[in-house]
Parts: sequence; C-alpha cells; structure tokens
Amino acid sequence: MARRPAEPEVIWDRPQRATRGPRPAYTRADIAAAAVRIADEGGLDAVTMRHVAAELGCATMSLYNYVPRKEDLYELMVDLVGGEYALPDKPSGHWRADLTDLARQARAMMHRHPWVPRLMSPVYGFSPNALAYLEYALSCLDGLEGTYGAKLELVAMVNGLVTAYVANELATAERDRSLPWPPEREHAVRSAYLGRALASGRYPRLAASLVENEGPIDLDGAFDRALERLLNSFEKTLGGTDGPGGSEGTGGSDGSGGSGGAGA
Amino acid sequence: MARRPAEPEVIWDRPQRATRGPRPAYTRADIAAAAVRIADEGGLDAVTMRHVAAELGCATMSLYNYVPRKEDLYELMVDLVGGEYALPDKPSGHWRADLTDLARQARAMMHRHPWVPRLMSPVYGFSPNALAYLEYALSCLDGLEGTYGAKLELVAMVNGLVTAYVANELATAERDRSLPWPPEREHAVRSAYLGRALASGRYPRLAASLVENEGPIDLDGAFDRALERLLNSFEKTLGGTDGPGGSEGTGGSDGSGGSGGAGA
DNA sequence: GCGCACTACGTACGTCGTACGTAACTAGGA
DNA sequence: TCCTAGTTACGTACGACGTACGTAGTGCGC
Repeated sequence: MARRPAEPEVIWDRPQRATRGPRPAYTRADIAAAAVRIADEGGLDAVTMRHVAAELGCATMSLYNYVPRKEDLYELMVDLVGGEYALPDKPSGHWRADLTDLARQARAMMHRHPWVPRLMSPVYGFSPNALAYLEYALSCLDGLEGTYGAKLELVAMVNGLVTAYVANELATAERDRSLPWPPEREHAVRSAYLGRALASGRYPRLAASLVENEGPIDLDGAFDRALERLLNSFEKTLGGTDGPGGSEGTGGSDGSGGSGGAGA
Repeated sequence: MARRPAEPEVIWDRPQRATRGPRPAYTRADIAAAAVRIADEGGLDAVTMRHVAAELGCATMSLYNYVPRKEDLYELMVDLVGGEYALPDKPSGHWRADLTDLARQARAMMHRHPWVPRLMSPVYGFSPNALAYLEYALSCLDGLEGTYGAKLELVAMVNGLVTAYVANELATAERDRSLPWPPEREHAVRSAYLGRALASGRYPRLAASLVENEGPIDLDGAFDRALERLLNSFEKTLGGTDGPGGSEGTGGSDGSGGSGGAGA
C-alpha cells in the first residue's frame, strides 16, 4: 500500500497482499511472531521497531510497509497469542468447567507471555482471535437463563479476574528484568524496608497476614479459589446447574488473551 | 545526597533533607504533585523528566537530586494519590459497607487520575499510604472468622476487581489522547470494522449482547453489581453478618490506589 | 510493454532517560 | 572562625526511541 497518510485504519481491514508491486518478503504473522519472540525473551520494552526489524532481517523502516504504527504491532501481537487458545468445537455442556478451563488457559498463556497483561484492554478486544474467543465463551453459557448482556458481564468479569491476578503474579518478575542492578539486591533492599515498616507496629494486621504467608505462596490455589468464588456468585443469577460436575476444570493447556468487555 | 552510584534504594528510606549542603528548593511532595498534575492533564506519557522539571521551574537534571530514577517518580505519584483516601479512624463495624466504600473511593480516585491503573502493581504496593490503606482494609474485617491470609486475599480481590474494571472503563479514553488523528475518526473506523465483523454472522451471540447494550452503558451499575457479587462470595467463607445493613456502601468520595496482594 | 502501485531502505529530526562535569552553597570539625 | 566535605543546581552530551520523507527497484494490470 502507498505511503500512509495521517489516516486512521484498522489493521485487520488492510489486505495482507497488495494487487500490485513486489511480493512482500514477510507476512503479518511473521512480524507478529518475531515481536512476540522478542517480548517473551526481553520484555515488552525490548519490542522496538529496530529490534523487530533486526529479528526479521530487514531494515527498520521496511516494517512500516506492514504496520503503520507501533500500536498496530501491539495489536498483532495480542491477536497472535489470542490464537493459542484451544477452543473445542462445542462446549461440553458444563458451563462452570468450560469457563474454568478458559480461565486457566488464559492464565497459562499470560505466564508464557508475561507482557500480555500490559496490553490487555478492550482496545485490542475485537481482533479476529478475540472475537472467536468471546463467541466461544458466550456459547458455553447457552443453556442458561439471563440476557446475553448478563452473560457478557460474566465473561468480562472472568477475564478481568484473570488479568488482575496474573498481573499481580508477574509484577515483580517483570520489574526485575529492567533493573540496572541484580534483582536480588533490589529484593534485599525492599524487604529490608518492608520489614522495618512492619516492625514499627503500626500495621499489626498486615504484619500478621504476611507472616502467615511465610513460605512459598500457593498461587495456583489462590487463583482457583478466586475463580471458583466468582463463578459461585453467578450461579444463582444465571440459574442452571451445569450438569453433574461441580467446579472442576479441565486443566489449563494452552491459551491466549481475548480481552472481553462491552465496548460498543 | 551524593551522586547516585548504581545502588538500589527504596525512595522511602531516603531522608527528605540532607544534613549538609544547600537547602533543597522543593520537597518530594512538590515533585510528586507536579508529576500528578501533568499526568492528569496530559496522560502518563506526558510525564517526562523534562516536563516535570519545567512544571516546577527547575532544570531537568536537578530532579535527579530528589528522584534517582524515573521509576521512583512513579512510586511517589502512586503514593501521593494513595493519600487521597478518606480513611475513617475506625471501621463502622459493617464490613460490607466499609469495603464497598473503599472500593468506590478507589474507583473514583482512578477516574480522577486515569493513569493510576497503568502503575498499579504490588511493586508499588507498600508505599506509606498503601500500607495505611491495607491496614485499614484489614481492620474492617476484624470481627470475622478466618485467617488474616484469607482476609488479605479478599482485599486483594477487591483491589483487583476495581483496577480491572476501571482499566476497562478508561481504556479507550486513554488511548484516544495519544492518537495522531481526532478520536471520532478512530471510533468511526473501528466501529465500522466491528459492525462488518458482526454482520458476517460468525459471532451471533456476541452480536446479540452488543446490540442489547445499545445506548449508554450503565458503568456504575455494572461495577456495583460486580462488587456486590464478589462480597457475596466471601460471606459464607468468612462468616459474620455485617450487622444490620446488607450491601449498601457509603458512596465514594475520594481515594487513591493501594495495591494489595501478598508480596512477601 | 509501459506505467503505476507497491516494496525496500537510508537518512534525518525531535524526543526520551540519564551519565557526567562544574560551579555555588552550607553545616560540622579544626 | 574558617576550611572542607558533602550537597544542590544546571548544562552538555550520548545512545536509544518512533517515525517523516526521499529515492531506488520490482512486478501486476492495462
């Protein structure tokens, strides 16, 4: 396509291949994959136009033939990992199990791609793979009462829960990779500060709760508990009993980030 | 303090005033306030060392006498708005009402300072004002059964809910401020794309739920519903009946971002 | 087979965070 | 009392960043 003027454009509306001119050297998927590789390896801040171009083996400015702005590159990345979900052809009929599986897939995907929570937002929530994800999630609730709006609200809440939890789980690890000194030094300094603050006696309850959590925190357990509680809270509103099983999910295999949330 | 070597340091451990040398021209609060003003006005990306310095009326590099790294400036900002919470001396004794009020304050604060969700993370979760917030939130649950760990889990979940919801509420508005073209153009293009995608018939349920939500979405209502559901889901686990009132909160006045989450 | 739309790439500009050198200032120890 | 060491203030400079723009080469549609 010609030189981009200052015109808004949705990346998904651009044709992948123009009718005229030389054969493009890369596909959109190539570029997204390169960016994802870089982000996985070096964090989101390592995703620069120059780096991605180098990873692909082309000149920096050539990227702008495929991606008008860096924002669009982010959009490609989110959509690409959104394709990692293993969406069954049909829901199992047990909505709790299906949503639990989706949530665990999403969490696993974000652990594989720790930069995803930073990009998650309704802004990127309608990419092709995100649309497929949302439609499937809604289809899991097909037998239930309630409006589609209410169902979408549930899906949005599950997505929000996943994003919030994983963002918390990853926060310090993600910070560590951009420190000018070794992470252990940072941890030592910060926990020394926290220890001194708690020792002041002004925060007895907080001190108690942190001492209780001594030892490795059971992040998986906390996540599953939170998710189960959330689904419980919808059980009455939406009616339906999910068939036999209660709250057991199918175990997270692979997945990626649809964002959800009503954006109209 | 002397030229900073590559040494980790928690900003809260630095003395505000050195024992020797000229009287500093600004306080840490001055600087944080200037940065917050800029972020409120022009978005988080407008917070650059040069801008903040200009706002204060000093040279760029002078800021580094107060703030060793830009990250620390962010930490100051989060703590400052964290001081906007109106924390009563004592909880009312109705934990649901108290937590509802806290959540609404947090939401209101984030709407006043739309950049806060982007900075929210356990990394900044132990600034002085965040500690006070967490301790107060835990004290609201004093009468209830359950370990402090479980209570902290509730507080973390409420914070996560607030952050996730407000981030969604603000996402498109925050994106709009950094577009190279008018937001209306962007909206037009994106909703044209979405309309075409939905008209394809491949996403019937999603299409139905978005049509249902035609007209102005009741964000306040959705938030309150989600919050109420979340608190409901803890009612059995933690026992206790909250006294007379059910789920009515006190209305949000002012508040700021403690982050919560166990970080030991 | 000619022309035009497209790809490719280098150069260049304005921005960012911040390392570093230098000058002015102030409190503690002599 | 004065000296000096530690601190504040500020300018310059460097290597990143996103990306506007010019130019050269390529291959489809007429």
